[in-house]
Amino acid sequence: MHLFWEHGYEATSLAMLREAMGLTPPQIYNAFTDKETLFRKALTRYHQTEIGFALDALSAPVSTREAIRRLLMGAAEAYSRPGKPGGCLFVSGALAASPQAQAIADELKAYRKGSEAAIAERLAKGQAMGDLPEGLSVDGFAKYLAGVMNGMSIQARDGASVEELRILAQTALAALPGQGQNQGASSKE
Amino acid sequence: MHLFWEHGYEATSLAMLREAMGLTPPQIYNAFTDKETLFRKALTRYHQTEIGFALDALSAPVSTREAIRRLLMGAAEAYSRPGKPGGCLFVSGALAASPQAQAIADELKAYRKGSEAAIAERLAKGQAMGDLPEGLSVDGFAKYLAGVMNGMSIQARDGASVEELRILAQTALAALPGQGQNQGASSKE
DNA sequence: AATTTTTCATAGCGATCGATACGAAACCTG
DNA sequence: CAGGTTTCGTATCGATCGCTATGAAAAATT
Repeated sequence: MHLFWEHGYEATSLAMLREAMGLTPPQIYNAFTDKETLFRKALTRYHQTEIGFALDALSAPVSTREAIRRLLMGAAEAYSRPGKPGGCLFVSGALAASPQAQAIADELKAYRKGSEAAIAERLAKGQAMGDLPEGLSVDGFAKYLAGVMNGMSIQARDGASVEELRILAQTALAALPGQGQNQGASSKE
Repeated sequence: MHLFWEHGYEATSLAMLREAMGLTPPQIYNAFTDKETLFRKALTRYHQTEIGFALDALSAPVSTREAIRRLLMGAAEAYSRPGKPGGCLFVSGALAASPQAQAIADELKAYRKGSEAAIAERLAKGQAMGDLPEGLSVDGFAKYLAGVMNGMSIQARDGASVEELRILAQTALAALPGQGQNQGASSKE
């Protein structure tokens, strides 16, 4: 999982996986069928072990604003964990791919779209509860938040620290409707 | 350039380049030395022809807020041009790479860092002119804006339309300090 | 026009890709 | 302990990678 996370699907060779797992090629293929299946297993494992913060944040019994804050702050941490590759596997795994790996790229795209849909769902709930203005476009704002998280993933990959990502998240939160004054990116935090 | 933009550096094979350019292998190597040099030529061409909006926006004699607005709106257009691959080559070109292509990944990272630095420079100028509060962290806000643009690049790659990207940009602008009320993501736009 | 020089496309180089055939070692059964 | 079966590591498969040597066609010079 770490190798796919770091180098992406195609750039991770079986030789690297073999060495990392300490397995012989037939053992790998007996256990995982082929490289594509192994990658999909890594995806589900990543989803379960590394980004639980997202589901936690979106399902917590807190205000919509607090839920979004937890979502972005969780991303800041998850994307810059020490000892882990920077960013999000769903972004780094196969943003660009050869025609042969189009299926993998599409699957990762589906994961990203799923995240955005989950955000939109939470926003719609918040709007129904009166946390958000009625005039707000839930889908548009979800696309903004998903975009910010994707951007954080790239910033993390470029070496941004958890503090820098937190400031970025805090800045992004200032775009939330109903904010009287900007709170993010202050040098006094 | 389009091939590298679409598939990334490593996933673009010489066979694809050969067919697209209508050249034989020796012609390619006579003209561009090797694949890496060809990619770097594509990078500089991309920089000159596709993302002039950024330099235009940052150097225009307008308010800081207007400059940032032009920057994000320019990105919305540039990342979703019809007939062009979605997103930004500097992001898609080699976000994840094999160890052999680390030099390419580092070069793209340098381009991204350069963009962020250019934004920070413009923000610092704006702060000196009184456009931005003194307490604002220029670097932190630049990281936010660069992150939003990177996120827009991924959203574009996932099929976001220019309108959706404009709404995203408008939403991101609401995080600008000194904004009384949120203007973005309204369903009435 | 004959000959030399240059240009250039084909064919193939070594290396590596993902994936597997095959022989040896280990293990259970008689 | 012998025989039969399973397990498993090595060695290698065909395909493709980036790249280049070589022979034929074209151009330039006598």
